[in-house]
Amino acid sequence: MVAITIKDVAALAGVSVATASRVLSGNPATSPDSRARVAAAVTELDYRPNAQARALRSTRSDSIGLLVSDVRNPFFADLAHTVEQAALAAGYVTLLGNANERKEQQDRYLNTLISRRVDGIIVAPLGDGSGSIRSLITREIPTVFVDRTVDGLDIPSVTTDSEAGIRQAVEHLAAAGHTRIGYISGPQATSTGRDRFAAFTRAIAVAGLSQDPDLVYFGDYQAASGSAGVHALLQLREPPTALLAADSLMAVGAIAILHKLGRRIGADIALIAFDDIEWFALLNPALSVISHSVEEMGRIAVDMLLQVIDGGQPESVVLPSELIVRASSSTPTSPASGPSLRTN
Amino acid sequence: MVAITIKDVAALAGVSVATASRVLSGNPATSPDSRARVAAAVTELDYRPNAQARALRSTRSDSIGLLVSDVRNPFFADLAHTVEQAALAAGYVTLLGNANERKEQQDRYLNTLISRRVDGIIVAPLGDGSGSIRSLITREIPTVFVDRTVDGLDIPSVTTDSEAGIRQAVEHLAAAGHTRIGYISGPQATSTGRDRFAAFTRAIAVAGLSQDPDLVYFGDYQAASGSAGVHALLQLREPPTALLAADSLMAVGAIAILHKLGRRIGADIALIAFDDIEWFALLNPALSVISHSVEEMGRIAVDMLLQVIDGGQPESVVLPSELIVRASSSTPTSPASGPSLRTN
DNA sequence: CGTTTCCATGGAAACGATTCCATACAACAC
DNA sequence: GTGTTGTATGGAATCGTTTCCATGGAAACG
Repeated sequence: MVAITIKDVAALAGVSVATASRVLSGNPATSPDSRARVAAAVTELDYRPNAQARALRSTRSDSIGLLVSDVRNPFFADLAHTVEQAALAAGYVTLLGNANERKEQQDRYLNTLISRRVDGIIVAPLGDGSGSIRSLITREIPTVFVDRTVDGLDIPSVTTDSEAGIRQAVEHLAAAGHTRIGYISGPQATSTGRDRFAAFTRAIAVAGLSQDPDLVYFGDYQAASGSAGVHALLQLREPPTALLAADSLMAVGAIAILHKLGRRIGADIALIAFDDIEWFALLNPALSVISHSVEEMGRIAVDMLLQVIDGGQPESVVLPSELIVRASSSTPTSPASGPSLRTN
Repeated sequence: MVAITIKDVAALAGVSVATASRVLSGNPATSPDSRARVAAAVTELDYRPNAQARALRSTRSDSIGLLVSDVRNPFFADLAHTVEQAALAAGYVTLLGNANERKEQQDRYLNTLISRRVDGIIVAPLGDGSGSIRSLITREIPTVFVDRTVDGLDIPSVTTDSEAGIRQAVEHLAAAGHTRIGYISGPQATSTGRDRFAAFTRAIAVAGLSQDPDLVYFGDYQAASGSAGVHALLQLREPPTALLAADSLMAVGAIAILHKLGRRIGADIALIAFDDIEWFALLNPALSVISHSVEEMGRIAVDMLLQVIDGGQPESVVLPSELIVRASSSTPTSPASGPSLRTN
């Protein structure tokens, strides 16, 4: 691996490294002659500037960190794609980290990102403001929270207003005659887990539905806990007639076990999931969901991060959520219809 | 953003930067006294070594690049997760890039990765050995191909033997009485697109099925092209009675349009997809698939890359594929059964 | 023609770490 | 007491850039 440096380029072009550097960085104080000779030398040698050295000198790394819980979650995969593409368009590369919903992995990754001197960090945070999150603040590292927040920290964020979507979902189920809705909650260590749970609690109170605490199962946003939740809820003396899962993976787990148990979704039991995933509409019956726009979230997050990097102080953004009714939430009285035509 | 350097640590600890550096890198030539004082200074100042500077001096960046076509493809999301976790365990962070199945984006990203001096690159390549792929070779940058290869390049790879799975799928469909199988192919610019197509061609010849060229539609591994493929194939004078999609996303597109057209999968038309995705088993009817292990592929790729970085020359690995029969491939004569119990 | 302005240029100092090399000192053997 | 190890230490060079500063020559001005 022969290293070709700017020295080689300068030598071949017959100019000093200073001039070569100026040409390479587009500094106008260069003669057309030098420009041409340097350009020729660059292609001749297939020279690639060393980004490390450049970063060291200029204290910009042209990279951002993206820390999510798990890219295998379609929601975060979409987010990762959008963020990566938007960042690339702005000249940044993206370092991807999976925290796997574990605080110590999050801290470990944040430390790595700090060490790498990324120019900014987009993170779907976990836990409270302790650990490495605090370092981000004391070091004034440009940071944007996405999807989730951390209480008491003054960091701009892009989140979803779960309240509206969840209220619509509960009202929809209540209107269909359901009185006992089982809720498969996200972890309370995440703001989304807490917010959605709170929204659900308020919604069933307003709708006058059963507030039996046994109807709530606390999962971890992974598929397996969705299955476990269904298992637990169906064993109640008075099992729920409808289910609301706080994210798509737990909904997948729920569907899997319901299939296995022979319970017909949309007929024997209603199911609504938070997060819309393209193929949820392909299920039979098509899954009713609370939808919010991941792409928008990702784009806005990058926008905001760029602003913070530029010294700005963008306002936090809250995106709406809305219920999309498909077949899986059909009423206990009215049987399941065919696949919905609504494909969104 | 006050920058704390090793100088500050050394000053506070009352030692030279050389000694501080030695302590930090675990060099044994240090006294217990210095060790203690440096350690105290590090925590006191919350010092984080600058990875850029370290990389510049040591010519190792402790980072690898992972370039896939699209993380939104569950196959690549799984791969990204596995690779990222395996790399992290080995002390590397992962730079993620999406080439979006476009050569120029692949080249652009490869250039960036070269400039960043990543220690190695794992890539699901696209196209031939032209463009920036060639630079990888001339610069002897440790590289491993994953899922796909590029003809004529001496780069170790981890791929899947599509042949077996596809043969099984075709035989399975032939045994059920299908004679006209529609094939939704991947792009011929990818080795998997070519290999799977070739395997399909051989398999239908061996099985004595129709080799009508109109039964092949060339897609691009994206959902939309799956829909387009189904659309085209169903308009044939003699439409196929079974479909084989060369990846999961095109299968999703196919399912979407089949739903819309009211064709019952597993009854009116059979469908098998290449790539197994967790929730394919949750569809109704559950999707028959040609399965191969992404996790294994990712782990092996990282293993091999670490070997190459260490100067080794690992042998390429070919992983098996196998048909998993569920309900979507039921015969035209025997109607669809319920959801398969096989959940893998 | 002399003086000022402008601009391209090269030398050299940074950036923050690692590491070679020389030194100083203690410990040991003779 | 001298000589030989050995060990902890600090100074300084180095990695590949960018950028400040000084310089030299051409152009423009009186």
